[in-house]
Amino acid sequence: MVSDSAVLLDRVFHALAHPARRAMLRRLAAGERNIGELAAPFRMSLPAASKHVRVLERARLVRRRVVGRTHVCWMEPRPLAKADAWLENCRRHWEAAFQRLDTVLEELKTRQKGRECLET
Amino acid sequence: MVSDSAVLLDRVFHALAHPARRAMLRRLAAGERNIGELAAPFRMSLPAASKHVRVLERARLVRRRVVGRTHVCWMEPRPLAKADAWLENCRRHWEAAFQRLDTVLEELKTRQKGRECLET
DNA sequence: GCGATTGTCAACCATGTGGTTAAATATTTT
DNA sequence: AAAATATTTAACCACATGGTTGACAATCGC
Repeated sequence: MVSDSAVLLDRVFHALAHPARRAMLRRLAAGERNIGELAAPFRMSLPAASKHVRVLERARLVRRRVVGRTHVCWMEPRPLAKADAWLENCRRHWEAAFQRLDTVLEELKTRQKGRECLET
Repeated sequence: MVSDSAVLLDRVFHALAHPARRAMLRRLAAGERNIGELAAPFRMSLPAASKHVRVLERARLVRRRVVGRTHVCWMEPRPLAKADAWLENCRRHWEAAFQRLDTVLEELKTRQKGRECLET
C-alpha cells in the first residue's frame, strides 16, 4: 500500500503537534524514562500522560518495556527521519521553483535593458 | 512570550498531520494555485478544501491574495524551517545520548577483557 | 444586466482529542 | 497479609476536526 507510509506520517506529525508530547520526546531523547517521570514536569494526571505516551507509540516514536510495576519508555528515532525527509523534500521543491522564478525575472530584466538600448 | 514559538510549532505540525494538507503544500511548493485547483485532486467539496487552506494559513505555511474572484495561494517556507530545526535538534540529542551509551558499553567490554586476563 | 464561476459563511453531523475522576490491576515493600 | 506504588481502564465532559449541504457575495464573460 502506498498510503501505509502516509498514515505513519499522519501519526508522527500529529504526535508532534502537542507541546507536552514534544517535551516528553525531548526528554526521552536524553535517555529512558518511565510514565511517572514523563508526567512529572506537567500539571497533568497520570492517565493523561499515559494517553500522550500512547499517541507517541502509535507514531512509533516511542516504545516501552514493562519492568516490574514500572513501564520504561525509550525513543525510536526512525520515524523522525521520515518526517524530516518529507520536510526537506518539500523545501527542496520550493527552492527549485524559486530558482526558476528568479531565472525568469532575471531574463525579463535583461530583455527590458535591451529595449531601453533600442529606445535611446 | 516563550510559548509563542511553541504555538506556531503546534500549528505547523498539526497542519502537516493530514494527507490532503501535505499534498496541497507540495503542490504549492511547485508554484501558486487557487483554491479550486488545490481542491481538484481530492474527492472533497470546495468548503472542505477552503478549511484545509485556512489551517495551512494559521500555521503561516501558506498565504493568499485575492485576484478578482479567485484566491491565489502560495507557500511560505519559513515555518517549515522551524519544524525542521526542532526535529534536527531532537535527533541530535538522541544521537548524543546514543553515543554516550555506546561509550559506556565499550568501557564495560574492555573492563570485562581485563578481568578475563586476570582470570587466566 | 444575466448567467456562470469562484469562493466564503453558516449550520449541522459524526468522530476525535485532551482532560478529569474513580476503580481495577499488578507489583513491591513492610 | 496488608499497605503503598505505578500504571491502565472505564466513564464522562467540553471542545476541536473534518466533512457535508444550502445560501450568499463578488466578479467575469457575453
